[in-house]
Amino acid sequence: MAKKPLNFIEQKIEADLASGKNNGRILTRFPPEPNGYLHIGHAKAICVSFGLASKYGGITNLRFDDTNPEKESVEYVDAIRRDVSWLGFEWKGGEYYTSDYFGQLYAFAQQLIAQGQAYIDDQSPEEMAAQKGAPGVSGTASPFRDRSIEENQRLFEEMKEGKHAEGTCVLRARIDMAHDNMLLRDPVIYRIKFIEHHRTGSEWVIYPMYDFAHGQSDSMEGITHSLCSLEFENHRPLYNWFIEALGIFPSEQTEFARLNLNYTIMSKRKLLRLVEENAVDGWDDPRMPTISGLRRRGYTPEAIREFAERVGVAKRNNTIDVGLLEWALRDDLNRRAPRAMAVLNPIKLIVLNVAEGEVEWLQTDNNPEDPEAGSRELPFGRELWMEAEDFRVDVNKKWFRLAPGRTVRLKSAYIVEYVNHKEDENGQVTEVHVNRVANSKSGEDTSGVKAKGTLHWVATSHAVEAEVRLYDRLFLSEDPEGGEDANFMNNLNPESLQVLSGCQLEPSLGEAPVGTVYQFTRLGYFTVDSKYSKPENLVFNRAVTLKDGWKG
RNA sequence: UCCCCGAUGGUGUAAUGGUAACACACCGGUUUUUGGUGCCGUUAUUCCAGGUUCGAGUCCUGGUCGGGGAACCA
Repeated sequence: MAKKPLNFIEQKIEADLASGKNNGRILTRFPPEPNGYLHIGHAKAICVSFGLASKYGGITNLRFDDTNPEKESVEYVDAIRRDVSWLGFEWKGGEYYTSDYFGQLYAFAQQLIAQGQAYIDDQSPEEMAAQKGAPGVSGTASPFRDRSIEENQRLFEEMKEGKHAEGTCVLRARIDMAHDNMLLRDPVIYRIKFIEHHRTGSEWVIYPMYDFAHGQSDSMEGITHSLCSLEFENHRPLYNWFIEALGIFPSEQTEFARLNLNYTIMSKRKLLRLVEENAVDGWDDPRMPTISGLRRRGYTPEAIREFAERVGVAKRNNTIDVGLLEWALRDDLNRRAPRAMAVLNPIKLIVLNVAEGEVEWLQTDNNPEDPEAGSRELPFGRELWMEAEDFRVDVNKKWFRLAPGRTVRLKSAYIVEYVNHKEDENGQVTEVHVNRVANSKSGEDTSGVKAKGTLHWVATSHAVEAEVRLYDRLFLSEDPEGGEDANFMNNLNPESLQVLSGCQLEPSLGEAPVGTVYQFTRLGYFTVDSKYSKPENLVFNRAVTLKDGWKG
């Protein structure tokens, strides 16, 4: 048995386990800021943090990193909880909020002040920026850097009590104004904001910055492996500095490359703009890369997890082909999705030698890939719907479908041969007339007639009408965020949504429940739209097409 | 200009000093009552230059290219 290769984080965890670090305890966390909806990039991070913990017998905390009340809300908290849990993960370590630690974080700040490692700076952001220096050029000290501990204690207390106006002063860590890493040049760790927090209300008017909250939160929870994306590499020295200065449990941060997908944007800010400017139908628009959008589109948690697995974990920047995501969905659904017949662009197919009014119920497999899936019955009769593109007048030898002189099999029914067809005044074919070949019934065919093509069909007498929405990629270019803060809004694919009405479905689809994804034979995978579908007005979304090997 | 990180087929990911492999994509064949699926096969890879070594994708030195880094954002 070949051992599956380990990624670099797994190797590190195994080394930690081998050395007895933390007594073999593994605790990770997933720490989203509740300021937007989770997307496929987060899905990878979720799979990594939850997946690794569970692989090594550990558990995971869900922590809402809510230190900036300006952009956060309970709507986002709820959506995040729903999405993580839909993906199939449980936060067995518990659910936490950084805001629950505001008291402790305040005490940590007091400790730093008492140790002479933090001070109140009364300067403007501009003044402070000017003193930062530049890469390669060391900064200069703030005139307030050497305030007495007592004065700092008094001022910090006053900040907390709301005695200072927003923007008039901040608390800074006292580290090194000449450090090579700009983040260690006395970073701001507390600022004043007279803003209601979605959880703490108006209890606090000072809020810790990310760098002063994250590591300590990890530490307080006893997180052993704090996994995050590459952009936080520069923050690790600060993360460690605070832990050391405070003398608290040393959680350890490890960074890995975040997911990038071509033809997709992943920035929450930009996704928010799509929503706000109504370029899409909300965060859960089926074209959005959000978890909720993918769910509404027909993606399964299994497919997303498999995708995350295939993408791997490493430190180099990457751009994954969206095709891999689609492959993961097809791979999952091919095995599991019940098959159904649906005609999206219907024209009539009349079987001349079948009596009018005659209805025959034919048996068909629910899923040829899965014998356990059983079978169902399809009504067959003289008048059927067929796909307009399955008939052509002028064809070559590579055409397997219906055409003058051609013979095809109707899936799970009979072989039929062309007789004639009708066109309207524009030359559009409206009806195709065929004859059924004797003794050609599916499963008991003794006719000896061979048909190259197999078509899907629906009996007009029992058909259920529906609207079907076809989706294509939201953006035209492979890299919509392209280099600069590009004009991704000008890069939208005008044909990303195509709405088809009057589609004709087999009767069983009339009761299709939300959440079940079907394979429409020969077309792709479709699911009931959870937002707009009504029993009297069915709406289906296409999740992904079938792979099309025909290069006619 | 300074600091940090990275570089392996088209795209990702492995190989932990010893035959460069796996997946997806592509192309071809085969099977098939879905032009789907399955099965078989082809194509194609170590950024550059030195060095260490019996042996380097891997270690060392230098370079090149790419990413990140200055917020009272996370």
